[in-house]
Parts: sequence; structure tokens; C-alpha cells
Amino acid sequence: MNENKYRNTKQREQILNILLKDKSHPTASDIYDKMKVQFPDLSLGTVYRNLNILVEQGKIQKLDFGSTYDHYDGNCCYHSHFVCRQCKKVYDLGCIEDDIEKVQQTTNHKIESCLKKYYGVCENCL
Amino acid sequence: MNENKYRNTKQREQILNILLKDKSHPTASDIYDKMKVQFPDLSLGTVYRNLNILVEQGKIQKLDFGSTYDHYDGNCCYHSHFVCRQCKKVYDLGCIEDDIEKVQQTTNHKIESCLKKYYGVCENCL
DNA sequence: TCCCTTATTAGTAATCGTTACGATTATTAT
DNA sequence: ATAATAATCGTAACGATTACTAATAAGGGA
Ligand SMILES: [Mn+2]
Ligand SMILES: [Mn+2]
Ligand SMILES: [Zn+2]
Ligand SMILES: [Zn+2]
Repeated sequence: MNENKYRNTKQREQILNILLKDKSHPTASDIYDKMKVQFPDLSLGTVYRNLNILVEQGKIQKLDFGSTYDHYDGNCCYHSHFVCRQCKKVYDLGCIEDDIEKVQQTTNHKIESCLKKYYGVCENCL
Repeated sequence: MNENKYRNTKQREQILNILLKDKSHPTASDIYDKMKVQFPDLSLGTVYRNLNILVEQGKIQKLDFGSTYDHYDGNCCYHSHFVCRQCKKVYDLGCIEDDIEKVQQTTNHKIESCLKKYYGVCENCL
């Protein structure tokens, strides 16, 4: 009896491995480029499909920063992110501090602003 | 002498008025629908173009929540937002508190999670 | 007021990140 | 090994947003 509706494929395994090692929060296209050497016939759609499956499995998380591409993160623990408005790179902020001044003291990046978004169920839907 | 490179149009004025009154954080499409009565020949492209201009002028702000559409907010003061995972509505959170427990005490929505994104210039770009 | 410059518009095509489809291939249970 | 059916690749489609173009209109100056 198969508890898991998913099968194991080299492609999906490699995508997960890349995300577990790579801390740069790569996009689907970044991952596709990295895998092209090992999988010359890889389809970009395969990368997207497997990223969605891995998110559904709770093994990775998707990050959106309002930019054109979505970014993916192999670290599913709760942590904040820092985005450079110049080079657009996405960095981890180890600090869980809430005061922006205190967060600034824990990193060499120059923090200019912070956006907080809360998610849940609204009173109308409850 | 005209200091402003922009001219005044009924369309842009109406878009701004809607955003100043409407606290529901409407999408471009929402605004388009509301204006169709008064401007039957309105083009959706006109809405998008003027929203970008108003953002550039600092009169409104664009909000992205990883969903399909961007949302727009006539309130440019710093404030947090709450998104219902069920109905996808976007609400204001008046509270500036950082502790999620304290924020929960100020609203009737059921808060499940919070995402913080910091923006600035990274140490490599400095 | 009229004229002129040009920002703005409506309509439509294009862009582009992502998803869906369909025939073939690969995984896995029996 | 066989059968059932995920997964793959290649390609088409999707959808929110942007770009293009000819016509329109705002608004400054004569
Ligand atoms: Mn991260
Ligand atoms: Mn708001
Ligand atoms: Zn940078
Ligand atoms: Zn709701």
C-alpha cells in the first residue's frame, strides 16, 4: 500500500537538494539553469511543477517579493528576509527581533523599511 | 510655468478619489469596474498607467500579497495588513505592535502567521 | 479666445512568468 | 515481468500587466 501519492524522481530530488544547500533563495529559472548540466533535456515546466509539489509537501517555501519572479527557500523555519533594492538579492535575517533598530544591529545590510503582513481568517469568515 | 509634468484628468482624479475613500484595498480591475459607470469608454490600461503614476507621486501605495492581483492603498502612512486565507480580503491593522499575541488582542480576525520583509541596501552594494 | 505643444486616452497587441495539455517515459506495487 | 499511473518533455495556453498607436484633450502663451 502506497501512503504517498508521489513517486520519487531524480529531478524532484535534485531540486530539493539544491534548495537545501543553496541559501540564495533562487528562482525557478535559477534552479532550471543549475540543473541543465545534469539534466540536459530538463523542462522548465518540470521545475515549476515540482516546486509546487515540494511546497505542498511542506519541504520548501515560496517567497514573493512583489518582483517579477517568485523565490524559493529550503528553510521552512520561521525567519525574516531582507531584500536589497539595488541588486534585488534576498538574504536571511537570523534575528527574530521586532524593533527595526535592534535588527539593524545584527546585520551589515542597511535596513530602510519593513513590511509586515499577517495571515489568518477574518472575522467575517469565522 | 508648469512645475508638474503631469496634467489633470478626470480619470486619474477619480482613481485617486476612489482609493482615498475605499479602504478595501481594491485591485486595478476593481477600480476599473467601479469607474465603468461614470466612464463607459474607460480602458483598463488607463487604470494601470494612472495607478503607476500615483504611486510614483507618492499619493498611493501598491501592495502585493503573492496573489494574482496587486492591491492598491490610498493610505500611505506606515501600517500593517491582514489577509484572510479564505476570502482573500485585505484589512488594515491599526496596531503597530510587534508581538503577534498583542496584535491578536487588538482585532477580531484570527491571526495565524506573520511575514516580515525588510528592504534596504545590502552590504555588497554599500 | 484661438493656437500649439504634448500629455493622456481608448483600443489593441505584446510581454512574460507560470500553468495546462498530450504523447511518451519511468516508477512502483503486485 | 506486467499493469497502473505518476512524471517527464515539449509546446500551447493563460492572465496580469505593459507597450504601442492614432486620436483626443489639457493648459500655457499670444
Ligand atoms: Mn530564507
Ligand atoms: Mn492599508
Ligand atoms: Zn545589493
Ligand atoms: Zn475572510
